[in-house]
Amino acid sequence: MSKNVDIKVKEQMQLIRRGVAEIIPEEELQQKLGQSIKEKRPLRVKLGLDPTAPDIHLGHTVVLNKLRQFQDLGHEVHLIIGDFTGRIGDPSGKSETRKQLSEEEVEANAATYKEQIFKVLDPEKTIIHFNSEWLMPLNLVDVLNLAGKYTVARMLERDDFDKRYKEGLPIGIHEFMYPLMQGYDSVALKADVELGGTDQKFNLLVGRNLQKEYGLQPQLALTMPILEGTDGVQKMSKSLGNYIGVNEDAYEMFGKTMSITDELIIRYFELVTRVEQAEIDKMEKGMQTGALNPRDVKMRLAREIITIYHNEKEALKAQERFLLVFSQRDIPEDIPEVVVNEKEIWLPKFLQEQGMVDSTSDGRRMIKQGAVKLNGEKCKDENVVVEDEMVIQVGKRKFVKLLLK
RNA sequence: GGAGGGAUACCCAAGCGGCCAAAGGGGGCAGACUGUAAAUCUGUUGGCACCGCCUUCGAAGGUUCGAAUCCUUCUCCCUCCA
Repeated sequence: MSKNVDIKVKEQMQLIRRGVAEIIPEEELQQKLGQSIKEKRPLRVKLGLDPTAPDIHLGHTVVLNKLRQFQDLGHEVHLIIGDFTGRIGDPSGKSETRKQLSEEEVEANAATYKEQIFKVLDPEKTIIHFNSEWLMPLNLVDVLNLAGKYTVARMLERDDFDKRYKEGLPIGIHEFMYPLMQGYDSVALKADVELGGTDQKFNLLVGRNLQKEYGLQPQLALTMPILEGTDGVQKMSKSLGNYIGVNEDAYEMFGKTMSITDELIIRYFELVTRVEQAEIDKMEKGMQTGALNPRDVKMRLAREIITIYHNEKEALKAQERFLLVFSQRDIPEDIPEVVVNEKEIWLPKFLQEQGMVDSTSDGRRMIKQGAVKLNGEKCKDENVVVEDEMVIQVGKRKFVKLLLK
């Protein structure tokens, strides 16, 4: 019997370990898993969400995918929408106390979250909470009590605080409250495991410590690497514009995936797809020896991603279009059509009106640089006589077809 | 409460009376190349029917033939002392 349990624990551990940055402490996860199997009690796995940024991109899915794995292994996922903690915002130095979101806004954001998150997670095994539920009722005595469980010295262990403190940069007192409140979430929830990016390590450990303080079984912290964005250097984020959103259309996803640097291919496979590890290893070797073309591997990656958020058919369609436009430099079939009245048009203005360039100045620049093509022929003139069904192209990926009226 | 430093284009950051639509870097865009919207190299990066004009250097005034640069007031940020 117990041998059986051991095997199951080993299997689960192996799956869970994939791609993770750290499990603190790892032995404890084994124990918890064993306990869970024996008692047939699913583990309570927690993830906190910031209610102000409901646009999910692949960076967020790194953690979501891991949660999904837990679900597939029979565990329970508890999402916490930080409608209360969102007022402070995770300390970043610049953050000020934010305005509290209205109930409607929170609801609306939560709805958007659900819609996107359930593309990865299993709704049957997901429980959603709002942390205002237990944080709002706390009075000042409770808060002082909570604050009393931690010391300034321990707070300053956090990289971000430590750095700012040493550099003489300001740290708001309220910023100290953020990790405490997030930790209190774990207390309220009796979480067994909390997930987060590596940047969350400190907060996750605060939760663990607080649980001990409150006489609970401490959660363990599981951190996932932070995914680099399409620029290959900085972390994926909406504000940096280097993201691939889960709601984007298939073609856009394909293109953006193809634009990541080759060095990142394997990492993406591991963190944002469900392709098996053995398969990934094979691809990695293949590219090293030159047996596989990184381009083809990257195309596979793009298809895998699209298949998760759309479907396989869309993935293949996107690939076809990509090959047509970029490899064969051909003009795709389905491009927007525009009706024009005049025979002669002034290109810079026209392109600007079509949103293909930012301004007429930009349009002139594009023409000068040879970025504008008419029916596939480079055009260096600003004034052109147009024909029916003429295709105007700016750069590699913006097309428009003219219909003469 | 006192002393000082700063605010420049998408971001970082030079400039400190004319040669400044403003160096340099990052990012973006484009071209070439290619096995890819990878990498690399090159160009470009306020607007305007544009060899000229208009608007931009925290805000408002002022000095000057001429101001991002000098003066005044204001707003915001930071540092040190108390």
